[in-house]
Amino acid sequence: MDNKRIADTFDQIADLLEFQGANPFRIRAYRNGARTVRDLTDSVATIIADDSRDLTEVDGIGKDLAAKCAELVDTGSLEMMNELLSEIPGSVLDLLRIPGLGPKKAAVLFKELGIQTLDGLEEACQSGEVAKLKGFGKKTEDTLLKGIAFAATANQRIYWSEADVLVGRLREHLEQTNGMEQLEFAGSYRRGRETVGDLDILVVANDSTDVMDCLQDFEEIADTLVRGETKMSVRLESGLQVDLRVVPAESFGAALQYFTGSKDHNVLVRGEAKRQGLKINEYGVYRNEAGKDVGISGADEEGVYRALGMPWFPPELREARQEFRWAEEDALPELVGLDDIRGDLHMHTNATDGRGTIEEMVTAAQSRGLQYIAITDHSKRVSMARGLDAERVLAQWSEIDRINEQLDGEFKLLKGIECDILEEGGMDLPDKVLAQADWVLASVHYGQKQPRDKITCRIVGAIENPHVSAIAHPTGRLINRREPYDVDMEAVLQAAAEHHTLLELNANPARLDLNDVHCAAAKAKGIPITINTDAHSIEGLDVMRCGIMQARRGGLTATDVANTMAWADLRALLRRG
DNA sequence: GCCGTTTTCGGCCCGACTGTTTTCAGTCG
Repeated sequence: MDNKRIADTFDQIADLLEFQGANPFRIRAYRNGARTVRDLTDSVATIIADDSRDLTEVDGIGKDLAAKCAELVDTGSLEMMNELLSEIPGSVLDLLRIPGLGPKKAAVLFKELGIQTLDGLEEACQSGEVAKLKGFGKKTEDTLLKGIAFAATANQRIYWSEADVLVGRLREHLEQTNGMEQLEFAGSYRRGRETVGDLDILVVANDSTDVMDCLQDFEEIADTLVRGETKMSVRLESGLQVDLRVVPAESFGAALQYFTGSKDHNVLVRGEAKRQGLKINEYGVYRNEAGKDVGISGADEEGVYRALGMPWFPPELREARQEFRWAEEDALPELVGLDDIRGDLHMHTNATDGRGTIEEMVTAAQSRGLQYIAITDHSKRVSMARGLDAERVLAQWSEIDRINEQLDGEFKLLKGIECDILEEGGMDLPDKVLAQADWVLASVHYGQKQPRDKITCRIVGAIENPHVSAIAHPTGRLINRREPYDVDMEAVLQAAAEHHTLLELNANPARLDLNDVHCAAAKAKGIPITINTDAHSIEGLDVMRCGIMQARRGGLTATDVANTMAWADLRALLRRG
């Protein structure tokens, strides 16, 4: 039972309790517990097995949740969950995916009409049964019918990189508005989450009507969900929701802080404000003087945090993980930036499944300000990509030697390989070949579904191989498409730390592998991370910024990232092992 | 259900918008 499954279980319990109308703070405790467990760098099972440690020392996990964790680890299930499911069929939770239908109304539908599924609800709406219920009306019925169609189609979060393209288009469109003074995109996009569920736009403008009309004119709008004085929500044809808020200039910073989130971060910020006798909302920070709220901050975000005695937090850190503790200790990390990156150590050419030649990749890398790159085509096991056997890779390396001679010495082209870790363990190329490389990535492409012990053993085996520089995309997940391998990451991290093998943060927006939590765990163990693009074309080099974002979310500084170093220093680091 | 420099009870963030209401509950972020 890994942390993710424990967290998912707590989230489901929260959903079911919400449906039952339980104490909202009890529900929040389960949601907090879920998030805490999901973000934990150590596995719950490990902490439980360690007599010197106690789960209740983790913030947000009390006696009760600790016992439930233990039950889940021991038995694989939870008595409480079974009881809840005997009262409420799990399928009713589908109803909560309908926009505008929350737990209260869903519970009425279940209790009064016995509705358990989206199909059942659709029938009841069409027959007019729903509009007869107290608190429901014709309009609600119409809203539900529209929402059912929406909930039935996959309501997927989009990759951050896709959101980024959309943000560019929306920004360009909205900047045409007359009297637009300030425009910013907040929410999970600003926090650099790997996926984005909706977009939050914040605007200061002379006339909110003009801005809203302008958004209404955006060509990809499918539907306007809400439009009031200061707030508007639309749905794009892609299904993505876009929320717009128009705020006065003196509140812009407070609104930016508020709508950037995360929700959990803000709950803690508000709690702290309250402790200091202050009030904070999206309009500003207020002190109560003689019964009246007096604004003391709001125009800029830094000032809002300063008013509470806090430093400005980089948005990527606002997840209610460790940022407040760091702030207290005056130890907020100075996060790595794109400008810190000097090399890119994972890319493919047209020798295998890439599109560019070696020379084209070199030119593209130079124009992006890089000082070195490694060519890391696939090894022969990846036959679909025409992976290189020993003979071809040695020929490629000779070619690289030749190209290096023509380069001015300012730029270094490295002889690399992305060598497969074979299904039965061991590397796809002999050690005597790997020994001639400057840089060896090891990665799994086949046998991804192997049981935990076996796949962990394969990866740890590669880590122990002295010729292997780093493990590429260590968990193999593809966001929204493929689960990670069932690999024991603690064992991988432990082995990497012991053998001085680096771990990759693959910057491809569909991978972002390692994820933020794993990055933090690697940092805690002193394992250097290498952020690589895995480019299959010259344009592919541009995803580096996605990797940087993920690294920042993991709290990594430039010194935690190996390819911020000059190649000579990085090579020395590799030989340390 | 969690938490505690006001510590074992009593809090726990707060405002906009909508629909079905005649003054507010539900939902959302």
